[in-house]
Amino acid sequence: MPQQPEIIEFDHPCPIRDVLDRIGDQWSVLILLTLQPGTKRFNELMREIGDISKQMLSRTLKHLEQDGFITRTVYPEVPPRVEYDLTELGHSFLEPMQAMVDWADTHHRTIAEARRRYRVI
Amino acid sequence: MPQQPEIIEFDHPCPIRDVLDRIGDQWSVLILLTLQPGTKRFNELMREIGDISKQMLSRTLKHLEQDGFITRTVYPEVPPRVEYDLTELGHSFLEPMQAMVDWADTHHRTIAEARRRYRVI
DNA sequence: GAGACCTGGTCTACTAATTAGACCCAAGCA
DNA sequence: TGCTTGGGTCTAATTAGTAGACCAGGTCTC
Repeated sequence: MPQQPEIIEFDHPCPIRDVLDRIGDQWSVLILLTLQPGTKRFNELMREIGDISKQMLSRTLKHLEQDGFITRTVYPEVPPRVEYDLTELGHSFLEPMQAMVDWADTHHRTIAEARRRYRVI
Repeated sequence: MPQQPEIIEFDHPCPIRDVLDRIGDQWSVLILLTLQPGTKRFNELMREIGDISKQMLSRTLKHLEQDGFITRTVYPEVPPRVEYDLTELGHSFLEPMQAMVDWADTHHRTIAEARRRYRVI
């Protein structure tokens, strides 16, 4: 039995939930951040992210394409070449995301310390 | 066999990954957003979020507490009362997060449309 | 008294999501 | 001939998440 096309319906009444349900998974944001500097191929993404499985990368890329965050371009060569790129929407998403990244950069020390303290108690 | 205290080690070399690994799950951000207006009790959070299981709520709250995003206050009454609150760190996190929420608000229409278009192709 | 009820969880048994790794395709190279 | 290469898909095994039963121990009703 071949795999279904797997189109998932997302229509949470709350728009933040609707977006968060898709983008708020383990990998989406990470992939978008990895694509920020520019075009990447499938295996480049695999290598740079490091601990994602092929299936999840493939599936998440498909979702991101479906939602209009990235484009997927296939070059009919052998071996095949497939390039992923941020769309304008994808880039615009990374603007507020950058604020989060900066926040993480600033506060990860505080968080790490909180974790350590919690362990001690 | 009683449940272990479950202290998870998080020390990804990349600080963004380190923070994202914890905060970037299904529920953390949602819980923090729900706590934004002020103190909430366990069952209030359950009701407001709606589709989270007790176990995940309990576990995620524990993680957020461990990382210093929220405080947990137990009042020794019967029936018990437990209140959750954002810390200063939690509030500071919601500042960049607010930019994301605004972004989602602005763009969810575009995304919904992209999904629909993808289905048609 | 004997129950029933309250909250904030935990425990267990089941189900859904994720992973690792084998496998596929066809051109080019040794 | 047969190995390599890139971008995946498929299957089996592991892991994460869910629903719902259960617990504690004061208070309220019968």
